[in-house]
Amino acid sequence: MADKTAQLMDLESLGMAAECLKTIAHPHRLRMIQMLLSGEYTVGELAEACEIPSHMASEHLRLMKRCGLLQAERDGRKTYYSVAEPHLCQLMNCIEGRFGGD
Amino acid sequence: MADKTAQLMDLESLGMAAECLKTIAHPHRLRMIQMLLSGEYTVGELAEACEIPSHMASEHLRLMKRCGLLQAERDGRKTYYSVAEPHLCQLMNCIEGRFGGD
DNA sequence: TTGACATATCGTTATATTACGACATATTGG
DNA sequence: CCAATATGTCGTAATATAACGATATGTCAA
Repeated sequence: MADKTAQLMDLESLGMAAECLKTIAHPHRLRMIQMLLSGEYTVGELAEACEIPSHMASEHLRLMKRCGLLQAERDGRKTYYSVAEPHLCQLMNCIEGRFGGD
Repeated sequence: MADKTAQLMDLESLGMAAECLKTIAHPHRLRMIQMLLSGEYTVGELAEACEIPSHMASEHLRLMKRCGLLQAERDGRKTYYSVAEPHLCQLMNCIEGRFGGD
């Protein structure tokens, strides 16, 4: 028993899921998530890995934090971001399975 | 051996993944995918389930077909859509796991 | 306190996406 | 052929998103 959400989800839940997916659906943000799944990083480190200015990384991170995907912890002048949503790991596995070995 | 894409994906692959995720990230399209994971449906059936006019469903389906997620087969005046990308099942499981039981 | 550093926010412009009506195409039955 | 049905395409207006420079905030070290 305990059939796992076999029926169609309601459109409201799908709307929230869509918003979350839309937030993830950006190459720099995907790279940040992929890095953060292996540990904490600062805004500057994530920015460098994405080859973008850190103030833009900051904005990407803010969006992902806003929808509960990431969390931030400040230490001095640096802010460490980490994964807050455990499903991100499984989701990233899907993406790597589909696009990782092309 | 065979370490499963442990390293960071290149930005180009992440760009393709992002495009694909962006296509999925829409409540009506998520509902269509959820339905199609259990079998074929016509444009009209999918439109009715999403409560949208069928010419709009047609457009959503076109976008998902264009990036390889769905395939179409015409039978008379009807067009049956079905899932072409097997990873969609796993991806939908992630989404249902996160947003299905809220 | 000052200056350098790290991060965050604001304002603007360029671009993309969405919804929707109107129209076009294709198929079937009479 | 004609009308009805099912799907597909086009033009456009409203809205959302992205990138970026400028600027602001917060922190540390001297």
